Amino acid sequence: MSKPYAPKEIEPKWQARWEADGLYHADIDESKPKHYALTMLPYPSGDLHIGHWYAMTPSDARARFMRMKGYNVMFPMGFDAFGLPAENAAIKSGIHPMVRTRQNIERMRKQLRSMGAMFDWRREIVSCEPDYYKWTEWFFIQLYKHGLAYRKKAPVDFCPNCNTTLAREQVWGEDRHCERCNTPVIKKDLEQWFFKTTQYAEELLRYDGIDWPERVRVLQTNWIGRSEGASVIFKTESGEDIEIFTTRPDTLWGATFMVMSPEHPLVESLTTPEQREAVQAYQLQAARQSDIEREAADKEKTGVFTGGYAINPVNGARIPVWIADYVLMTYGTGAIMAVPAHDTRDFAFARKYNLPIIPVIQPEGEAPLNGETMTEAYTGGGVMVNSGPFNGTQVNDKKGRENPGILAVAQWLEQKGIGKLAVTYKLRDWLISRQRYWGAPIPMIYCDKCGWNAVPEDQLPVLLPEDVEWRPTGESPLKFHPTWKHTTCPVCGGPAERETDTMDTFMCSSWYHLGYLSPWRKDVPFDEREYNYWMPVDTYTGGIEHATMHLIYTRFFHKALRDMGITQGNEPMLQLRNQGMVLGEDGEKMSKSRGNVVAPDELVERYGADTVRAYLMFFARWDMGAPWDSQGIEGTARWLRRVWMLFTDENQPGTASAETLRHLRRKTHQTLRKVTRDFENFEFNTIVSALMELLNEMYKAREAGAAGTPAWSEAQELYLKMMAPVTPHIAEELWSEVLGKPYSIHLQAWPTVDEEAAKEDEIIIPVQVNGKLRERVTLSIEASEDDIRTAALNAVAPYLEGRQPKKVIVVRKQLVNIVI
RNA sequence: GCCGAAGUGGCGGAACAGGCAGACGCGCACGACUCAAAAUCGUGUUCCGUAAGGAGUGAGGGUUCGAUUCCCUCCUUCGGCACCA
Repeated sequence: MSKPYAPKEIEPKWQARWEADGLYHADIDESKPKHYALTMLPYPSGDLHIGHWYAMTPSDARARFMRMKGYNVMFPMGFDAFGLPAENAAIKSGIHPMVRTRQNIERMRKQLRSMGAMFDWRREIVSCEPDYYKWTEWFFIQLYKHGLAYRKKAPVDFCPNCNTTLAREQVWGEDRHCERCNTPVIKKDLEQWFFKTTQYAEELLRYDGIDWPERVRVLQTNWIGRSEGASVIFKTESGEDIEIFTTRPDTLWGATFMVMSPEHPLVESLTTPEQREAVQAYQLQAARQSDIEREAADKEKTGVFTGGYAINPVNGARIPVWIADYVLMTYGTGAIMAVPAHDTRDFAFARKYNLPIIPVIQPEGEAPLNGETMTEAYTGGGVMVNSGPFNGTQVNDKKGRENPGILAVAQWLEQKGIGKLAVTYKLRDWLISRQRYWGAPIPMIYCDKCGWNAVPEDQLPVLLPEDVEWRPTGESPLKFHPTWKHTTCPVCGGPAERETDTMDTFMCSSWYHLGYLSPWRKDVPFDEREYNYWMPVDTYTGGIEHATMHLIYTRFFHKALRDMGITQGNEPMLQLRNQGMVLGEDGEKMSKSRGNVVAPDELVERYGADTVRAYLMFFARWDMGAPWDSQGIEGTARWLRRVWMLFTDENQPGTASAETLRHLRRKTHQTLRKVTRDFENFEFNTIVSALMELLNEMYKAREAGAAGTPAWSEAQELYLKMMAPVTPHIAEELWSEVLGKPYSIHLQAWPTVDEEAAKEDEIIIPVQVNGKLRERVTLSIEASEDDIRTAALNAVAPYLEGRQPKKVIVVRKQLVNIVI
């Protein structure tokens, strides 16, 4: 009897050995192609979740595979350690977030080590440590110096529970709630710091040279929300400019009124004394309404006439200017021309307030549109009418300059100097100020005389004070600290105050992939040589939930740094792959309150890390995820026990037939071919099932006396190499200890497929009659198409009942279909 | 409303290029070993039917000798956006 499989003994043993030997250290080696494998770093909540395992262990397996393929692989790990939960916990417990965070990190490091992943811990970064956030501040200053960071007063989303502002991306759902705590957000007018993400909107829409999932690209594209049209200058009667944006300049002649957002700065001067009261009442009402109420799409349109008029620049028409809350100050210019005949919203508004409707696009082959009798706006293409010089111009359904009508009008507007082709984006600048303590300080100083100035770089980092008092309201202790904010102006030396807001934690994660390059360098954000060797990231893995947050920010950041000469290339991450989510056994999202959380530590304790790793790769398509199945893991546990037994049993050398051995070699190399391809494609579930199949074949081959033969040894060796990335510990134990091969299996090269061995020498051809499977014929691989045809016809003769086949289709060496 | 993804046995899933649907595993059933259980091993397991046979990849239609795969219409579920001018 061999000794039983004991993962609890072998796993810690090998982990310690690998660590001691620095087996996974990634150092520059010009003789090898590099591979930078990166997986999203965790927030140190204190416990590693099964979701972390699901994200990280297949990524680790892939990184290990690449290493065996001959790449010099870097696979680093760190902690995204700033953020609200730690601060909120501090308010409750009184324990400083740094203390708690460091404890949590220590615990999570242990848990991460239990995965047996090939992390190079020398490269670890912790975003809340001054060594790291010094550079987060430094990057802020670079953005500021290049005009990409600016401060402005704006209505911003504020979470009353977290007591801080949020970026637009952090506000979710129809009720516009806080991404973290689900509290509905409110609007506040605050002076805040922003990054000019909009300056990169156009470039962010291009995904040239990167292999990212279509899904992420679509999400980002929709989020950026590009629309092409024209900007046109209308004039008020007193001669002031009202700039509008429209996607339909071809309908300019049908503009019968204008609508401004209630907050539009020109409302004041346009409003006539008679209308002032009504306008102010409406403005007040709009201001009081929450965004939720205001932005409910199905709400009936309301508005108020300002009493003022504007002149339509294309035909001189005098048209009334209204205000209405369906026009948003935050999109376009905050003012629109209203063309009720061809826009659904304008139509509803015009009907309600009895405003004229003038059709200017006539659908071809239909009765002329009549503004008085139309029941809905006509939004399709046709021929321009009532449009002065453009009468007869074709308009189609295309958008922007692809539409001949739009293009012609836009060019004409430009010639006349009253408008031009223009593009507007939904993307807004990134609001990075947070009114909280636990984040990287914004390194800015305000002086009454000199205004805002950056902290001199030689004074970085601006450290968070440690002696702080927690307020139950969540208000930032930085604001109330007796001395911290008082400093001197870097320009005039007079008394000045620090910015007390801290940065959004997405700022920390926008450059962490650079942090890993050389955390030991204290004098530069990253070592240039390391950068030149390792960057860009070759494979990035993580959850889809970051599609419009982290993944946009980090792309923006890289492009901005590129333009400052700090980084090179256009994109930070070449290949992106998203894992799905492991749900609770009840099919719901895992949560403590539901009590459906699966604890990886317990699973490791019970089954060992290799089983957990293998199961996570096997139980679902990685990109889809699935509900957890606590019984299912028994299958992978059984697999590893069977592997263990097969390798540790005393096998009597047998006398297998040549046929048995050929079959074993064939299956071995076919499996290698499949496993190699599946690793390349991130298809982890079929890697494990292919290995299970091969194991079943090996058991059969042993039964038939294959043990002790060269084919058997080859199968064993390849089997362990194929397992090694998936289940690194058992593979090492069987390789180094049981088979006695040279340590370490993780330094072995990935084997190559022996195509000759993988070849089939017999083929089984299914024979269909009228598409229905009737027989199978077995032929030599050498059989010609004629041989196959003849054999097939003979085999199904009874089904033909003497009739002549109409057609016989022979598909390569795969199938025959006989049509009668 | 708009954009996107996904619908295959009791369950997770497989099917490289339009060519044997259900690999692999879970579960279940029966059997072997055992005083018994666990572990292990063996056999079976899409549905209807005793069987021959038939049906079958969300529904309906189309292309094709042949469709889980391609095209059209629709349904359901999930995700994102949402008065975006």
